[in-house]
Amino acid sequence: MKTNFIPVDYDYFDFNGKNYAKIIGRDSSGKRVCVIDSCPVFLWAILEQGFPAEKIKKLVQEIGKIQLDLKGRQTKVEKVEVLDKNFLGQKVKALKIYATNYKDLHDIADRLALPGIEKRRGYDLGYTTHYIMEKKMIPLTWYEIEGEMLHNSNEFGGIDSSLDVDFCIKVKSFKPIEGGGNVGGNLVPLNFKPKVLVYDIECDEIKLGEGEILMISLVSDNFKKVLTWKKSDSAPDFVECLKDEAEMLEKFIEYVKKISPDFLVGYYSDGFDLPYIKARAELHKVKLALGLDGSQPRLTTGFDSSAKIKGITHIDLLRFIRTAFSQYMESETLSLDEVSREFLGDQKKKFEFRHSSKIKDHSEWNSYFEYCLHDSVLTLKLFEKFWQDLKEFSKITREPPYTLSRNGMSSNVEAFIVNNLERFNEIPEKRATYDEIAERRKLRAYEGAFVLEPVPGLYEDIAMFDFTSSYGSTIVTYNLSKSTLLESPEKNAYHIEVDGKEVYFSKKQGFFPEIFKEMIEKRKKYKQELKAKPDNVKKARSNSYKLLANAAYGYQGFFGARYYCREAAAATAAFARKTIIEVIEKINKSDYKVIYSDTDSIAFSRKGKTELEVLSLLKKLNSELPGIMELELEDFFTRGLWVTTRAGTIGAKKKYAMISKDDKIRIRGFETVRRDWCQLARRVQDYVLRQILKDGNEKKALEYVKEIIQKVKKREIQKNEIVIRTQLKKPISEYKAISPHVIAAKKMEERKIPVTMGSLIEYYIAEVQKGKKTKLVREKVKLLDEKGEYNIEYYLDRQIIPAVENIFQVFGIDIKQIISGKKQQTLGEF
DNA sequence: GTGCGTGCCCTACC
DNA sequence: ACCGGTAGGGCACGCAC
Repeated sequence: MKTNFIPVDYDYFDFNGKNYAKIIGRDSSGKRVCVIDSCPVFLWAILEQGFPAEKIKKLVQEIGKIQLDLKGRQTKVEKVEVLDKNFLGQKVKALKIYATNYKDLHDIADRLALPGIEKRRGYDLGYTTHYIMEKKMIPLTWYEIEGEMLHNSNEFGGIDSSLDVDFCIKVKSFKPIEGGGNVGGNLVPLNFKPKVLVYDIECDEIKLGEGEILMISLVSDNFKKVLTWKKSDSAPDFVECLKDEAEMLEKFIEYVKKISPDFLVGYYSDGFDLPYIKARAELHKVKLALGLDGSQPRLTTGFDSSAKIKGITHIDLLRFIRTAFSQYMESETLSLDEVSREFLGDQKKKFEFRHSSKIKDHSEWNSYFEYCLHDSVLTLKLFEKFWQDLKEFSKITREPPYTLSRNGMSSNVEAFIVNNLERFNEIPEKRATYDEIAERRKLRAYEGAFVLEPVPGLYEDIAMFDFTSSYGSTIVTYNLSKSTLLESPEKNAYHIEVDGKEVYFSKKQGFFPEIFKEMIEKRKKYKQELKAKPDNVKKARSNSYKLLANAAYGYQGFFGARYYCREAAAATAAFARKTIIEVIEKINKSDYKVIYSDTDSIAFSRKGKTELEVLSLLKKLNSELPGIMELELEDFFTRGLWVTTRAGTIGAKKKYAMISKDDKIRIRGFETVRRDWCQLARRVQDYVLRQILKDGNEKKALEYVKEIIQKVKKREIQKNEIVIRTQLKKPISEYKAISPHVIAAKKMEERKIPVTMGSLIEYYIAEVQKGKKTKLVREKVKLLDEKGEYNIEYYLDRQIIPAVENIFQVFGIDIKQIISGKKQQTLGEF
């Protein structure tokens, strides 16, 4: 039989000692399909150079005899081939050693410590990755599958009857049909609209499993439910009331089974909702049979706990947003509330939490139900917002959505590389061992980006250039990678000084730079197409390539990477520094004045020059840049402000504010954008910066600051404006320095408010009793609900004045003197 | 006792 | 441990005077 099929969730199983891929997806009519396939299982043994042919023959025979009987499994070497391959760009002879079971490859590799074998590779990819590499069944891509339907057959131990799918098919062959699929004899474009079910729980205790789950909300297309066992007489229709917590859990399982989603989605559900549900289910002896095969979710614990459900892709949306989007977001935390505000213009429902034993009132319960339901509604909307990105990213890297959505960027880069190796006939490099990682981490940091020290001042008519994919283009231009690094100097090679030593890279294109060259080209192509005719798919594609290209540099410097190469990472930074410094000099020589530069951007004064002249300068600079290096115009700005550091006279780096010619304000590094300053100081500074950029002088801004200071002195400031928020980056006990936020965290712990690594600690600085000696800020720390009055001196001297004083200093105004009422030196006013 | 350099810590920039 | 280095700046600590 034939069917259309789109793979979503990848798994595998053993049958009679062999591995089989078990892939769950849909056909074009929306039926749930399980596809069973297999692929050859093998690892590589790279031979020593010049290992004689007759010895190879003997080695092959010897290896062919390897048999293992481990873990109740019999595995043997099935076949050995001698092949010409590449490893790190070098031509090698390698043995392709086929074995019975993927799980035994490690043990077989251990038996290959034989003369003539230099390296063993390809046994540490995991079966799913191995399968996708071999058979190229790319996630979320349409295929036409030909195979044998399993009808209550005994094949594979009766797998088809144990799986809750519409049908199960054993693959003979398949081919991609991205252009469209055969439906009733016609070629039609195939769409995949995944079935998504979102869930969210509410409980009294935050600690996993320690309280009762009061309710579970479930939201899907045209489906909204809150399951609870708390009685509420006038509950809205969406509330379904069960007898007790156990029955509620049973009902939850029932609905998941009934709806049978492709994606079961939560927000922080890896770390909270699913582990909590599992703990409560265990307590009540409810079998949490959510998997399509009736299995329970598999939880991995630890720092990055994750929760896998067989056949249903469980997505913790928080994790995908964190890796793929957080660096481009405005939100200061990744809370559902804040992220929803940024992407949906919606927010969580207001609800004042109390312990459920104190909630008697029906309307309060109903608000609670509404609150819980809305969390799932928001999460569903967010999933829909990010679905195209998840899909395109998954297709491009060939990493299944379950893994992709949890990976850090380096893992996704690595998946992309590994899945592209075959085109280069490359044997995959192994994962670093624990010891290797430890060694790499000990190495001291290499020199990074160039940052130009600005001269403080208010500038007018500014242009800004930046390099497109600066580091990515540098890697490509100078062929920087592990496989192109030369052990000894060569004449015709790229070279640059790193740590006082010259490093050399071959000019013969390596696979790593080649892969990134294609990536940058595709990114460019999709960006142009997107600009010409925008749609979500192009946007997602363009964004995926952008993320990957930007991560290439970090990847090579990341100690856990298969293709880690400190020299390449250091050389990338060095070449990028050299390039930008040369461009800065050229701009200065062309009768412009460079004001500031950081890594890949250059801001300069274009006073007396037209925009057209600037563009022709850009063209000239580009014509002189090496390789694929390219500068583009970021924007024209009417004004820009640079200040000194707090310490005094030198210009502060990474701190500036500009207003573009179409009045868009860009503020970088200032306290305004730092979440560890109180709202009041941030708001005042933001106003001051904006006013100065708009007016070109400080007069209105100064008046405003004076007003605010009066308000502070009169205690007219609201409490929410003086809260200081700082994240706890490690367990409280590990802090050597006891700073204010650590004190606040300790106070919270005393009150049994859960504080863990990553918690955002909120506190304010209060007045202390008269006569009490207090030097340290931490002695004045109070939690928000602690009674007390804010410390006027602290908020003036340590928050507001520091936030604005070096801005006014640019105009020759000493704000401290003005405030204290002493002699005024307002040079700027004359 | 005060002042200042230093290290820890957090969060920004790119 | 889950991409890199560069940088500003608050706070506590400890030494010098």
